[in-house]
Amino acid sequence: MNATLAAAAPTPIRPYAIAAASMDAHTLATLLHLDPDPDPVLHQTAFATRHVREKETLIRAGDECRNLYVVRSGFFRSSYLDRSGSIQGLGFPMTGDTLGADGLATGRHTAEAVALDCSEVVVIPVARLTALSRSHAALATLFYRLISREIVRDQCSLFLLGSLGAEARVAAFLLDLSDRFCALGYSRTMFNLRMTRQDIGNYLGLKIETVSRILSGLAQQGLISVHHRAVEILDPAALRLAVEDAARRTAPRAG
Amino acid sequence: MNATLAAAAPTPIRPYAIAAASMDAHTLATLLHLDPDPDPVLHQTAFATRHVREKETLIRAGDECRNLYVVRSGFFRSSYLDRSGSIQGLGFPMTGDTLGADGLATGRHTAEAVALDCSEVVVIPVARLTALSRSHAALATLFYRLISREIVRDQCSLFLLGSLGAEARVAAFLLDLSDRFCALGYSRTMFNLRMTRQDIGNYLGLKIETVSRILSGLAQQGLISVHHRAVEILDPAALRLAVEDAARRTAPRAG
DNA sequence: CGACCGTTTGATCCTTTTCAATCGTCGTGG
DNA sequence: CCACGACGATTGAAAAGGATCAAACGGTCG
Repeated sequence: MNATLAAAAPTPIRPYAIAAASMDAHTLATLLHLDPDPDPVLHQTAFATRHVREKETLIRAGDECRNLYVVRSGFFRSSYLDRSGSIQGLGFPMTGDTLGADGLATGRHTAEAVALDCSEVVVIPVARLTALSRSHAALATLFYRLISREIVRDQCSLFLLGSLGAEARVAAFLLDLSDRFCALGYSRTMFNLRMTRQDIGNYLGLKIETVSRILSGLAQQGLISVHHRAVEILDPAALRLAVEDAARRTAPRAG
Repeated sequence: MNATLAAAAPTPIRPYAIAAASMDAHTLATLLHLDPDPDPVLHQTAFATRHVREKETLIRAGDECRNLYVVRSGFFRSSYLDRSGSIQGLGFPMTGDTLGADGLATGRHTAEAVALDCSEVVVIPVARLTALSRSHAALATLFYRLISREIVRDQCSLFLLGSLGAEARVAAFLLDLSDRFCALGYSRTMFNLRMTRQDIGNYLGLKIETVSRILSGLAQQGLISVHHRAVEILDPAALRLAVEDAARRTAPRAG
């Protein structure tokens, strides 16, 4: 049990010791999993990086949009804030994900971003966004993809909330985390949740008790194992099946 | 009964008499409600337009992303298609809205767009997107805003689905339509729904019966009047209150 | 050790879905 | 011109799924 916990913690594997004060565009493209253009200018273009402490708010809703950020390391929680003060979780950006792209539309951010873990981000000033787009086509393409990716991510979340039941949402959430951790070189099957049950509930449109119950339920079915924030995925195929079955049963189908 | 309809029907010519075969960037910026940059180059840069017949699919999920589109006139339904065939409504783009921005991320569209009405769109080839960003900063800014707006829109929908009950979702949906019609110069209080109850349900994550029941309920409360697809908003303040009350009661609050 | 915070679990209530039947409208063909 | 059939919309009753209220548990930190 304790050994599990120790092994499951993903972050400590890569300390931020080597964190540079800046990052060139080529490395940035790699970080974003966007095939880096061979254009040598990408190596010459550098962006500053910034550290964000745990629980620190990097982007506040209503703030003027000065920068975009790409997560270099760490873990964030992104939320939409209604004028009435209601909150809706939007996602949990981690290494390679983008923050702040919502602010370009009006010049002010509508979503906030809070670090759930000691993190580091690459800072892309909006002014440089247009300036660099002008000077280097490869960078313009990079930026467009980076922003568009946010749309795809949100649309996928919309599918979760609109078409799936509670159990399927939680299952899909775990599988998504699993994939993303794996893509970063961590274990696909064992990891620690960085967010509270409340955060998960805000994101999935479920109450905290429901999240807890469903996690327990999945564990009882033998699909996962949960102890507090340590999760192990025991039967990924069955989890995937749970999501797809729910989609087939409850979601409206095309045709 | 309707002079507009009567006049449009017998004319086999293009219903939009003034419709040009192309549109300059300055006019496009105005269409998008983005303050047009005074840069004279915007007047010299033109984009082709294209007609889309009713029920025609402009963008198919999986298609290669060659163009972005800005709706010049008409009405669309945009949907996300899961691999398993499940469908999730994403929105109902109309004049001034953008289509296809999801495709920039990977080069393939993940969402489809179907015209619910005879429509016309401005075509922005992806190749020109980067080329023009390179030559004109004003256009780059325009494009970034245009794409970012899609993110804001989706995040707002996420709030609807994740935080509001069925009645509030329908109320918010009606108010949104009302605002958008008003912004286009149509009546804020009386309009025809172009989409079926099924389309509304797909978008709001509700079953068709629920949508119907809630519309009837709102009508019985005297907030709206519904007959088939003709909607009249009788008490916008009460509708708005219904949304905000629901947000306060059911949605998790910040703090 | 004790208090606090996040989590789990149980019982009950409320909302939404499901299943089923009916209605109304529009378009088609007799 | 009317009858018919198809499709979309409405309405009702029963069932399922989450939410709510309430209580207890388990780690963590002072």
